[in-house]
Amino acid sequence: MPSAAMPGTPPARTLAFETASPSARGGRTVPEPIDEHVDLASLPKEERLARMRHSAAHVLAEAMLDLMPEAELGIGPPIETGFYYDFRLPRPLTQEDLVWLEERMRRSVAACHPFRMERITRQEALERWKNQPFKLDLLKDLADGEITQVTHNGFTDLCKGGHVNHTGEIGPFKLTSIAGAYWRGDEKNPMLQRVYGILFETEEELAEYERQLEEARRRDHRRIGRELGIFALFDEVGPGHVVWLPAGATIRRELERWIVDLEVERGYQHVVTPPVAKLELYQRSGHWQHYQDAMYPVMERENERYVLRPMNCPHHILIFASQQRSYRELPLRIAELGTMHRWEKSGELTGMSRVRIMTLNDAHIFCAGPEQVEQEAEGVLRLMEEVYATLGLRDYYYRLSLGERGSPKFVDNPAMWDAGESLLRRVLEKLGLPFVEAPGEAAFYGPKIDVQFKTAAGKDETLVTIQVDFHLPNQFELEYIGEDGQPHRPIIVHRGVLSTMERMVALLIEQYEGNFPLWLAPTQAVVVPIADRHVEYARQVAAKLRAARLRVTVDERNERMNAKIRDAQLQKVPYILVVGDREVQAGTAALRVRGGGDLGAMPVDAIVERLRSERDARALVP
RNA sequence: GCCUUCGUAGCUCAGCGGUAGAGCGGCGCUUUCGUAAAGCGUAGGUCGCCGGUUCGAAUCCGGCCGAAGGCUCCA
Repeated sequence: MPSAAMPGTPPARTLAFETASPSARGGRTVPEPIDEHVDLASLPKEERLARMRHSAAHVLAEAMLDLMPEAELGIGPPIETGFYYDFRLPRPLTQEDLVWLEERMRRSVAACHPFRMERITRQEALERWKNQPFKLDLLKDLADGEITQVTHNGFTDLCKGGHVNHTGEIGPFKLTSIAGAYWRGDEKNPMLQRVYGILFETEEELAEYERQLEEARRRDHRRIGRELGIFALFDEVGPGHVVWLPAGATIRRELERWIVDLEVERGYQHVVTPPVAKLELYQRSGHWQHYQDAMYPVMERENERYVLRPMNCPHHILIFASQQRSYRELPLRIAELGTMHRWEKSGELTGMSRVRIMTLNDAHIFCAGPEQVEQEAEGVLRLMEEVYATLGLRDYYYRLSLGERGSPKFVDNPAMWDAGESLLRRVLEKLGLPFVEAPGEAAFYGPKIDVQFKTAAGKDETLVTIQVDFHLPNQFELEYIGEDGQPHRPIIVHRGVLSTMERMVALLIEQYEGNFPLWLAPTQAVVVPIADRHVEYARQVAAKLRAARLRVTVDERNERMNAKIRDAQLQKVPYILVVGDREVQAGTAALRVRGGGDLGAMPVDAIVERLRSERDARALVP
């Protein structure tokens, strides 16, 4: 963060400055004080919050040294909702420690200790931080002359600045959790203990954020998925191996039928290929060399080695290569609901959204050249926009993931990268889709467009990608015959739209909070007979709905009508049809909408019509 | 995979050295009801698994399995 210090201007006198009294320390050079006074009110809110959060991290470290003087300090930056500080400690932190630390922080905040910043020489810094190995590690990256430290209430931290004037300006906060984190985010480094805190400008905003967290817990697909019978995970089946229950299988089937129809309309050719292949296939594609760690172990029988496929591309490439291709056939769009297996590390699995066996709405488009790639990328983006609009998804954004020239992580072919990146950028701009650029996030073989969305828990996840691939066509020496009668190498566009069925359904559960629109709802209507004598009529009503291919059940349990209605509401069934004496008499049903109320009696045929048109329109309500 | 926490009935959870409990749910009976929970009765648990300490372990210790929150990773 840039310092607010302006050398030469008369400092706006602050408490911090007046109390600053750098000691001469026996004739050695005196650290040079820096006036970092800021007028908080004049700053953009974002920066004001960042300063508060970062300052709170300092106070946390101060408190920690009070609790454990031997604590080794890592870093303590502001983050999206608060701050954290990493420590290496002689023992694991407990919940009680958190309470103590928070109380100790509040005392420091109440005392309005000024923050004082000063510049020190490398020599001074090495001496000052000789017992703090992580600070020494940080010093390695700092040039002499840019080393600064910040002190408040007798606690000094190596720090580049960005504070409030005194601890009293720190907003309301809470310490929330303890977590492990590798030093500098590298798993080869030691694991530190990270204390997280949340901090906002006002008590109201803090309370609002906590309310949002509560809300997120309510939307959690793992909870709703169990309550609505959508999926289950069994220890015996294995972690990350999703079992789709009837309700979930219904949702998935609807999504699959829909997307396959959309794709076929757009010239995709759907195929079905086996989820197992010989190891050699993946050696040739390069996956074995690059992604072995993420693959299930090899199976061996009769001197042949097989793997569960982590990706579908090689299979589709074989289909392309299985006959001589003419430029007239391109772009050739091969699509599949392809099941893939990836050995995600055990700690990375989450419910249905991060799993080990998944089915991707996958396709590989074999293109004749950059112009076709551009056209196809545009077609994919248009399809995405249509699909996400139908599903009511709004909270996503596009990310253009770029390579890094000269980095060993990426294929060395600058011309290819330039071409690929600029064409993807051009397509996004042409369609007027806002996007962010992310250097270094590309696939090793080419740039890509990622569709990013936020989970209920607030984490960013990649839904799908559009990738430009110049690499696999080389590995497999793909060719088509051009207009000139000569062989040419195609370019492959890898793309998904619905993502994996697992991740998409997890996302939709959270998006709808389990209230699936009619066309996706596992049970679309429940008929509730008021008394036993209405059961026969209820069955007739259900039969009429079923004849229109609506998914309907009759609640014949020996329960009161109120209980049946309540249970159907809790199961988030879109429509409830109540039938009693009056309805039997009139040939009607009393219709009740999920989340709404009693719409009154109407002819059964009218209800069938209403539901049918709502379903066929894929309406988002109810 | 790493750090921390957690694992008791189908679900939510209490019990935390003396031999297992509640609510909801299930099942049975009664009730036949007009828009979000009828009443009564009853069954159900090797307290995640394996080992150790102890006269005695759901409870303490160790290992393993699984889950959660982070970190790392995410083709």
